[in-house]
Amino acid sequence: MVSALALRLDAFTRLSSEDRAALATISKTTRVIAPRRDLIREGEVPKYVHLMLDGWACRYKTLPDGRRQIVAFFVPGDFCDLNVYVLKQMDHSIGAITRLSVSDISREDMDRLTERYPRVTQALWWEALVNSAIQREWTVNVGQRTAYERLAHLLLELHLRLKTVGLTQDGSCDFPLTQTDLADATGLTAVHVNRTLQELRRDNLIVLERRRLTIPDMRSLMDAAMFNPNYLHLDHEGRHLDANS
Amino acid sequence: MVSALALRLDAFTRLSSEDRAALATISKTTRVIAPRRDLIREGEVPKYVHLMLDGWACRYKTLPDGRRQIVAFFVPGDFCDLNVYVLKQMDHSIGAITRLSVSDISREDMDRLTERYPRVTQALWWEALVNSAIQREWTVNVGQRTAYERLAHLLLELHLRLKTVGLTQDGSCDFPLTQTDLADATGLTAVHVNRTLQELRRDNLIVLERRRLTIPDMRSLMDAAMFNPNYLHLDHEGRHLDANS
DNA sequence: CGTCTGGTTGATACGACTCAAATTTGGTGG
DNA sequence: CCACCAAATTTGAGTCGTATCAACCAGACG
Repeated sequence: MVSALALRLDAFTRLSSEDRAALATISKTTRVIAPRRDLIREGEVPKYVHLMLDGWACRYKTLPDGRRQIVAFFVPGDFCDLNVYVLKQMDHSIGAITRLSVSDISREDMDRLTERYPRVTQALWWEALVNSAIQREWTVNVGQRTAYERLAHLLLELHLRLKTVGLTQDGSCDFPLTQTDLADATGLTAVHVNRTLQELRRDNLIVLERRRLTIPDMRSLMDAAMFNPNYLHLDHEGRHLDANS
Repeated sequence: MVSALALRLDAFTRLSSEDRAALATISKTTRVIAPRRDLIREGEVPKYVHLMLDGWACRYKTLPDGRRQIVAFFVPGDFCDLNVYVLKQMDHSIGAITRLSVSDISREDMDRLTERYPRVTQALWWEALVNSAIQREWTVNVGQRTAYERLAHLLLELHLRLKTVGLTQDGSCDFPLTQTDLADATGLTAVHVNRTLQELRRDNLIVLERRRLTIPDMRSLMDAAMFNPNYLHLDHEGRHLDANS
C-alpha cells in the first residue's frame, strides 16, 4: 500500500523508490472530522501538517463583528498547514465542509523527511508557492471581478483542481459547497450568489444542482470568468494531466 | 560590511557567524530600476530571487480587459520572488513604485546556501509563509471590509512593516503610493479612495500629505480597521521590535 | 510658463446589500 | 412510507456604497 503522502508528492516531483519507501514509514494516523467542525482555530498552536484524504475543507478568517471570509478551499490531496514549520500560532481557522478524513503528520516526521529527501522538500516548496499563487488570484477575484465573473472563476478553479486529482467525471464533479459557503468565499451575500448562479445557469455556463457541478463548455466559462490557468502551475514534471479539455 | 541578505535573515532567525560569513560571499550585484518600470512580467521565466534594498515595489496582476489588481507591496528588506525555486513562469508582474535598488540572487547561489545552512532555509520558509499570511489578509480586506476600514488596514500594515525594518520616525513614514496605487490595491476606484482618505483625515486617524504618512493614534486606527497584527507573525526569535506602540 | 501627473469635486447610475417571507430539499423518527 | 423539521434555496422590494463620467485645481518640472 502506497501512502497518501507519496501519492500526492509524486504528482509534481518524481520520487525515487527510496523516497517512496521513506514516506511509507510515516503518516499512518488517519483522523475523521464531522462536517462543519473545525480542525484547528485561530490562536491555536499548529502541531501537525494535515494531508486531506477525503472530503472538503476551508481556511477562513473572521472579523470581530462576525464577518467571515473563506480564503481557501481544500480538496483531497491538498496539504492543509505548512505553517507548523515556522509560525508560532494560527492566524486563521480551518473548518470541515463535509465529513473529512485527514492524515496528521507530525513536525518531527516532516523534519526527518525533508532533511534526508530533497525531493520531498522540493514538493513542499511547490505546494507552498502554488498555494500563494492561488491566494493571489483570489485577491484579484474579489478585488476586480464582478459577481458573475467571480463565481464563474471560483467554480472553474475548483473543477480544475479536482480534475488534477482525478475527482471529475467528464465535465462534472461533486460539489458540496452551499451558497453561503460560496458567498463567504467571494465576498458576496448568499442572496446575491443565488441570483448570480441563476444567471450562470440561464447562460448555460453551469449546471449546479443536488451538490453536483457540471460544466458543459469549459471554453465559454473560462471566457466569462477571464480564467487563465497559469496560476495553478500545472506544468511541472510529474504532472500527467492536462489543464484543458 | 554585512550583506543586506544577512541583515534581513538575521531579523527572524539567529544566524551564526559562520552563516553570516557564507552569506557575505554572495549577493554582490545591486541593480537600480527606474520608478514605474517593471522588474519582471507575467509569462517570463524567473531567474533570480530579488532582495529589496531601497524603494517600494508592487506585485500585480491584470485582467485581459485592463483591470489591474495590486496583490502585494514590497518595502526594503522584502524578498521579491521565491518563485524561482520551483515555478516555471511568472503568473504576475512586479513593478517599481519608486526608484528601486535590488540585489539579484541567482538560483545557484540560493541553492548553495540552503543546502549548507539550515537556518537560511528556515528564514526563507518564514518569509514565504508570512507572505502567504499577508496575502490571505488582503483577501479578507477586499472581501469583507468597507472602503474606510480597508484603507485604514492597508495603511496600518505598511506602517508596521516599515517599522520592523526601522523605516519609521515616531508615528510617521515615507509613503510614495499614489491614490491610484491605493485604489488598485484595495479594489476601489481612485475617486473613492480620495473621498475615503478625506474621511480618515477628518476623523484624525491619519495625516497623509506630500508622500508622508503619520498615524497620530495607532490604537484608534487599529480599531477602525479591525486590525489584528497576528498575521504578520512578528513574534519569532530574532525579532527585537515590538509590534505595538 | 505650458504641460503633465496626481489630487479634488460634483452629479448621476448601478451593482450588490438588506430585510423579510416563501418554498424546496434532505434527513430523521414514528 | 409518511410526517416533520431544519437547512438551504428562492423571490420580492427597497436602499446604499461605490462606480462612472466629467471637470477643475495644484504643484513639479523642463
